[in-house]
Formats: sequence, C-alpha cells, structure tokens
Amino acid sequence: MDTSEKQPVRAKRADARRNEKTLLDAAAATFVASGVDAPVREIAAKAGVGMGTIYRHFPTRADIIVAVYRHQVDACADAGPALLADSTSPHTALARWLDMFVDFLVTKHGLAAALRNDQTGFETLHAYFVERLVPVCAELLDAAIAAGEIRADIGAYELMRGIGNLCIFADQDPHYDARRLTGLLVTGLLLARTA
Amino acid sequence: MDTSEKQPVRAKRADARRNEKTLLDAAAATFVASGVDAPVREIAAKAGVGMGTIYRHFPTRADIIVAVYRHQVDACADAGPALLADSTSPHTALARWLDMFVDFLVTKHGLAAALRNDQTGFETLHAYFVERLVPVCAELLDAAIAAGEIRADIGAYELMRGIGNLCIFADQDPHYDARRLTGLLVTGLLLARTA
DNA sequence: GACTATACGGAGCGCTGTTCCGTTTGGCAA
DNA sequence: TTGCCAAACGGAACAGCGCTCCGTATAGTC
Repeated sequence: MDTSEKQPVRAKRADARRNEKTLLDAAAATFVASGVDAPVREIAAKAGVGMGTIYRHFPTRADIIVAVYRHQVDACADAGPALLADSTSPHTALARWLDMFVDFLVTKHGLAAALRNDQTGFETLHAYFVERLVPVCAELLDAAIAAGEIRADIGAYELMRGIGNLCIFADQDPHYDARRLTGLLVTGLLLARTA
Repeated sequence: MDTSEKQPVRAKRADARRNEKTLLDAAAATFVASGVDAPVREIAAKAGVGMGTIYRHFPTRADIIVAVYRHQVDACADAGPALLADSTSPHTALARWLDMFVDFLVTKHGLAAALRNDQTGFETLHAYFVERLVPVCAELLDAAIAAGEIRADIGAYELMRGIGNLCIFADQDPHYDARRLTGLLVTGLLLARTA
C-alpha cells in the first residue's frame, strides 16, 4: 500500500478546495429549499459555478448527496451501540434507533425516494447507506434475537429497506405518519405480547 | 341529472373508438415490457399513433394507467367483502386482502412509485385508488377492531399508504420481499399474541 | 359529392442530466 | 519576477423526457 491518502504528486489547488466547500454548502441549502431532487443547475447556480465544475467534483448526483449527509449517516451509525447499552432491552434499542433513522430520512425531502431509485445511478448512495447502517441494524437485531424478544426470520437489510420505503414521500402527506407505521412494523417483530 | 352517459350530441367517431382500444392495448403491453414509467412516446409508437392522439384520449399519464388497471382495481375492491365472509377471522381476511393488494402492486413494475408521485400530476391516479380501495380496507379494519383483534389507532388510508410504500421498487431487488414486510406490519396490528 | 365537426400527426417548447472543450488560473521553477 | 503548464473552470451543446399546438385528413351527414 502506498501510504494513506493525499499527496500522490501534487496537492489539490486552492480554488478547487474552495469550490468544493462552496458546492457542499450550496447543495445543502438547495436540498433544504427544494428537496434532494433539486436540479443540478440550481445547485451550480446557487454556488456560482459552472456545470463542469460541479460534475468534476461530484461525478454523480449521489456523490453530492453522500457528501452532504455523510456525517449525519455516521452519527446515526454511531448511535446504535450507544442505544444498545442504554436501553432496557435490545428491542427497545432497535425501536429507538429505527426512529432516529426515520427522522433522518423524513426530514430530508425526497432522500428516501432517491435512495431507492437505483436505476439512475444512485447505486453509490445506496451502497454507502447500506454499508454504513446495515451492520449497525444487524447488531441490534441479533441482540434482540439472542434475547429471545423477536422472531429470527428477517434480515437487517430487508428491514431497513422496508423502513426506508415507509419514509418515501412521507413529508408530502399530512395524513401519513411514517413513525407510526414503522412502530407497527417493529411491533410485528415481537414474538409475543400481553397487552 | 341529464340521463346516464353518452349521446350528448353525436357519438364518438369510429376511428376514435378504434384508436382508444389500440392505445389501451399498446399501453398495457408497454407497461409489462418497460414498466409503468415507460415514455409516452413509446406507447404512441407501439400503437402507431401520434403524440397528439394519445394526449387527446388520455390527457395525463395517470389516465392511461387508471384505464389499463381499472378492472383489476375493481376486482381487488370486490374481493374485500368476499374474504370477510369466507375467512375465519376479520384479521385473517384483512391479511389476505392486503396480500392481494401487494401482489397487484408488485407485479406492475413501478406502479407503486407512480402512485406516490403526486407532484407530477398523478393525483388522479392516487384519487381513483384511494376512492376505490380505502373504503374496502376500512370495512375490513373496522370488522377486526369490532372483533377486538387489533388496535384501533390506525386509519385505513394510512395503512394502505404504508403498504403501498412497502411495494415501491419491490420488483427490482431480489433481497427484498414486500409480502414479508407487509406481513410484519399486519402482525403489528394485533393486540396480543401467544406464540 | 360537398361540407364540417372531429380526430389525427408530429414538429416544437421547456425542462431535465450529462458531456465536451476552449479558456482561465494557481503554483512552481528559473 | 516572470513564464509555463497541469489543473480547474464555465457554459454551450446534446440527448431524452412530458406536453402543447396547429395544419392536415377524414368520418359522418345532408
């Protein structure tokens, strides 16, 4: 392996670094204002750069989105083990963690839909979310199974995929509450209940 | 009310009626081949008509879809009361009926996503499905509540919307089974269980 | 056969994402 | 300081989409 990261031959130019930062800020602002589906031109315009620039820094839409939300995804991933330690039962921890996940998805207009839209080059985005969050979910799930609380016939990926789906367009319909549906799903995992 | 339906002044022209039929067949075939998202041009081409024709018969994409699937939706709606009569319990009937609904959505590539895509003029489609199916779901739900089988804090609309969401992109991912997730959700409705 | 409401075809508009290439500029070496 | 060139930039241009508009063709009637 040739060392860690940078300095292959020369460092990134100062204006490039500046533009990358500008673009990230503009993208974040645009996502809040117009949703994750916002036209690339809109982000470029807000950042005051050309189309070429945005595509050089982020070859695909998914790269922008991943970059914008990366630390939030990481925070969500980190919260898993913490919840497991703090909660009264693994199933409670799982439920709480999934609530966090739902909050994250729902507050980003259209993120859930974009995540699912694999066909148009969102594999990268999908891959990052899966890679980062599925192991955490699996840990919580396994703990709950080991504790004899829930059934063992569902995988972490499938569960997260389902919950992700429940969040699609959740922000566009006042008569729909993704958290309630998620709660139902998580309750359905339980092996037995007495009330 | 001025009578029932047709004959306002003159009947539809023969070629128009012929084209409508041709278009419906072409649309159905195209949906199977390329999914519900298929370009309008593709349907027009397959039917051998111009863009103008297709838009005159079906002012919006949703109208084509509704027309193509109308009788299937109706069949699904009709199945509700029948299941209620035949099943051992209202909850079982509900579960079975929702399975039918899931099968219907999953086999039509992209239908579920289109249904949710309210922003681009799919309100009509959404409205037709809601108007036709929600009352049926409500009937099943109420029966199960009356029987003391399930919790009473969820509406038919929200439940169907959730299940519809679970079906989005279900056909594109071999590791995902919309039926299993739906089952979990329906199980979560139960008030108590003993195994 | 003539006339007209009805229906048709497809060019064209506006909006996407993405590419391509001529132009500008940061950073280093002389 | 100056000169150089790889790196970075900007935006015109292309392709594909939904949808509209209007000149043309024709079914049905008199």
